[in-house]
Amino acid sequence: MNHLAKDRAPETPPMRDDAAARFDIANRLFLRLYQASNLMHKTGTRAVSRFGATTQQWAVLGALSRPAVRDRGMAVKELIAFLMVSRQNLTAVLDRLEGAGLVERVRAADGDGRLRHVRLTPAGDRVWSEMLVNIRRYYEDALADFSTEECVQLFRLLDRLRHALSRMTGPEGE
Amino acid sequence: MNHLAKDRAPETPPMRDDAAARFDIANRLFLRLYQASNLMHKTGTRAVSRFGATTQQWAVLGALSRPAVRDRGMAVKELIAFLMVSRQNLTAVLDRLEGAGLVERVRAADGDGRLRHVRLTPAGDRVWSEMLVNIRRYYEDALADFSTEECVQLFRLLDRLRHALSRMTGPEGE
DNA sequence: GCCGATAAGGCAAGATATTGATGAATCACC
DNA sequence: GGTGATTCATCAATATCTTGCCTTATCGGC
Repeated sequence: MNHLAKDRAPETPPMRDDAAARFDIANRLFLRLYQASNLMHKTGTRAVSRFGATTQQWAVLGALSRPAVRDRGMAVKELIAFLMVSRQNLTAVLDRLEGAGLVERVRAADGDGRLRHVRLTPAGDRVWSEMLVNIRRYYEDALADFSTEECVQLFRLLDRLRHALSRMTGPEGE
Repeated sequence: MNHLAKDRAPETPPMRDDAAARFDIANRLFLRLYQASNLMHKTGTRAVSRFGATTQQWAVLGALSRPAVRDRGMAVKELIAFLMVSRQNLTAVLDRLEGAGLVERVRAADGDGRLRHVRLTPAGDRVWSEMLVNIRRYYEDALADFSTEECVQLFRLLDRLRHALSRMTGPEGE
C-alpha cells in the first residue's frame, strides 16, 4: 500500500493510485462492517440471552415498541421495509415470537382485510421493558469510547450506506 | 422523549436528557448497522453469485488473497481471528470452498504440525481474479456518494466499534 | 515418557438469512 | 361480477451463524 505522493500533489493526483487507494479503503471498510455485524449479533444475543431472545427478535420487539406503533402494531410489509429482511425470514422470526407469546398477529381494524398487524402482547411489552435494562447497558458498554457527536457521525454514515445499498437491490427496494 | 427533571441548574446540561439522547442515537445506530449488514450480504452475494459464491466465501478468499499470506496461507485460527466468526462456522465455509476446489488445507511447512494452513489453489486464485472485477464495481456502486475522506471516516468508526465489541466477547477475544 | 494445553475436526441443535414457487384471501378497477 | 394486483402465508433448498460437547493429533514442559 504505497500512497506516498499523496500530500504533495499540486497538479492532478495520479488516477491509478487514487483508484487503488479507494479500493483498498473500501475493502477494509466492508471487512469492518462484516466483522462488526458478526460481533453485534454475537454480543447482542448474549446480552438478551436470558430472555431466550436473539438480536433479530430484539430488533422486531424494538420496532413494535416504538410509541408511534405501539398500539396499532405494524403490518408485515412495514416490518420488512423497516428491518430490511426477507418476508420468509421475518415470518419465521414472527412465528417464534408468537409462539413465545410476545407478539400477536391481528387483522387490521381499519379498511384493508389483507393486512395483518403485528403487535406486542402485554407479555411482550413486559419482557421488552426488562430487556431494555440489558439493552441500555449493552449500548453503554459498546459505545463507551464514543462521544455523542461520534455516535451521530457513525449513524449518519451508516444511514447513507444503507441507502446506497438499498438502491442496489432494485429501485423498488426503497 | 419528554424532558422530566428540568428543575436543575441551568449551567449543567440535564443528565437525564443526555442519557436519553444517547440511548436514542445508539438505538438508531445499531439498527442501521443491522440493516446495512443485511443489505451488504444480500447485494454482495448477488454481485458474486455467478461464481456460486457468497459474501462469506468472498471474505475468506479475500483474506487468503492478500499478498502477505498468498503463498503461505493462513492457519484456521488466524482466519477465525481475522474474520471474527466461530470455528464451527468457518469449517463449513472452508468445506464448501475446498469442495469447489478454490482452497486447500495443507500442513504447515514450518514447525507446528497441529496447524493446517488454508491456501488458495491455482483455481481459487483464478476465480478470485475474475470475482475482483465484480467486487470493484460493487464497491464503486456502493460508495459512489462517498468521498474518500468519508470512507476513511466510516472505516475508522467501524474499526473502533469492532474493537469495542470484540472486547465484550471476553478479554481473549482480541 | 507422561500430561496439560493447543489446533483442528466431527456432531448436534437451533436461529437467521436468501431465493424460488405456490396458494389463498382481499382489494381496486372496469 | 370478473380480473389483475396486493398482502400474507407455506414449502423447499441452501448457506450462514451461534453454542456446546466430544475426539484426535500435536506441542511444550516436567
